[in-house]
Amino acid sequence: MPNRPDGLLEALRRRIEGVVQLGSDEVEAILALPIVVRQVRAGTEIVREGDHPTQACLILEGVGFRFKIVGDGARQIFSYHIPGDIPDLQSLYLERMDHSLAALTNSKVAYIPHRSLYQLFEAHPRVAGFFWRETLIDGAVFREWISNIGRRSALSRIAHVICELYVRFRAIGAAVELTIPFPVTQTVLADAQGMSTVHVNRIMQELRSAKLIRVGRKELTILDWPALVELADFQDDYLHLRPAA
Amino acid sequence: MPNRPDGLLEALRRRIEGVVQLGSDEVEAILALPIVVRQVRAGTEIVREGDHPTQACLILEGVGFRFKIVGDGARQIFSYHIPGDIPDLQSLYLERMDHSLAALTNSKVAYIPHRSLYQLFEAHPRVAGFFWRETLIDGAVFREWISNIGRRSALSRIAHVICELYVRFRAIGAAVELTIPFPVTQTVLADAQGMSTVHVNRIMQELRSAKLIRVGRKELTILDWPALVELADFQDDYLHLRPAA
DNA sequence: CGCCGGTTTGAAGAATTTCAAAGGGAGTGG
DNA sequence: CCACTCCCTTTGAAATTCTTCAAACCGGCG
Repeated sequence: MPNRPDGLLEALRRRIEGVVQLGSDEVEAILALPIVVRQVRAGTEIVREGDHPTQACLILEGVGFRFKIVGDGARQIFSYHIPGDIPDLQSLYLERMDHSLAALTNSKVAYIPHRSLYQLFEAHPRVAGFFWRETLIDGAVFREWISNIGRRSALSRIAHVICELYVRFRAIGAAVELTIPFPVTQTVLADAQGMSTVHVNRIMQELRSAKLIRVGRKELTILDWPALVELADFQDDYLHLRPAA
Repeated sequence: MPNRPDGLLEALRRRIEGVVQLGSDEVEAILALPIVVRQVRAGTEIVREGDHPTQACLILEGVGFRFKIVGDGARQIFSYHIPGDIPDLQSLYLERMDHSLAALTNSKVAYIPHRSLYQLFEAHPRVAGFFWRETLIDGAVFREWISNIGRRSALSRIAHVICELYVRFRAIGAAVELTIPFPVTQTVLADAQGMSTVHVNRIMQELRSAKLIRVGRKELTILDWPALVELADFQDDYLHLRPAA
């Protein structure tokens, strides 16, 4: 078991507590997982489409995203990942990566061997339930993104992803009042929302001039949460954040 | 255990064999799950957004789909479900339904109590792995749909969903040569692909006049598979159909 | 100072939606 | 067996949204 400074897995602990009620022995067992920590630089691919990972990747610091390049070279981003997320958990039971994971910012990630996870599940079946649930929430977010891209206006769509990021950052204690980290360029936003960069730019201007948000250097402040939620048609139920019985 | 005619769970057996290698005792344990079979009529909602299901729903016959109604009343369809699918497995660990499940055609579904599944998982941990994997594939399909709606042309998109349906029907033995059941109206297709019915209509005409498909009464024949795949930018890896080690 | 990644702008063009109405086919009731 | 109805498909045309292209701008950093 590697030498580990206190608080390294703080984000994961928070995530666990926000999502499911486990016994403290179970929580401790999770936090005692053997990990290898690595720094990854912004833009680096952490796991690539076609890989057969033997470990899962927990984000400790920074922001990551998952994506795929389609036939004509266009990129589609599926999700953003913040500290406490394990973006490639699906590799536990899907051998081959059907998409890639990359770091959006300089990040710190912890690698957890699949084998350790399997063993943990055997020793603590309810812990398997926690991780399973994490993958199900992942799927729920994908569904919401499908709704977003498929059926909401560009304006709602952008507002929606901002609401989502705010609620998720808040849940891990990374929101300061109504300000969250926002290391997302307009091109990245475009590839996530299925639109062109130019159009994203115009929508962002609209959101700002409507005094709904203020965008700073790598951060974003929500100026009118109720109005933004209304515009976004945002309901946070799909994030399944309440603790489960 | 209810009285059960032979072959009722044939679709599920096929699905199991197509997806993962389990021991025959494990397969038998799955097929011995207590179920209640019900007929549901086309258009009926089987599970509704907001429900807290206590059982999972396995499709025995017919086609189902999952969807959600967004703020302005528009419907977004996330997935189609064919025999052997368990569309609401996520309810095992996500208490509240964040979307709905409905029958597209008259269907026969089997209800499996969550409790029986939990017990099965305890007795046969690898079986839990099978079901977990099913939910992960569900997620993989969502990702592909995000790519589809976000980054592919309307023509590719429609071609893509046809390819997907063909491969999935074939995997459960429900394709006859290159003909598959196709109970999908253009409105349903539109709500799944995030476009208008009118546009779907024009795209379908295009696919037909390019001699890629022929659409019959509730069925569809692929006339030129390689060309359709090419046009769709379709790769079936995201369906994860090969048996896992 | 000059480069660089990211943002912004304008304008033309393409894709897609919307609206409104007609057409078609299969099942149902008379 | 016909007429009718319902649901689905098809059509035309105008309006809108969004993309594309091309270039300017901007702020921080080496």
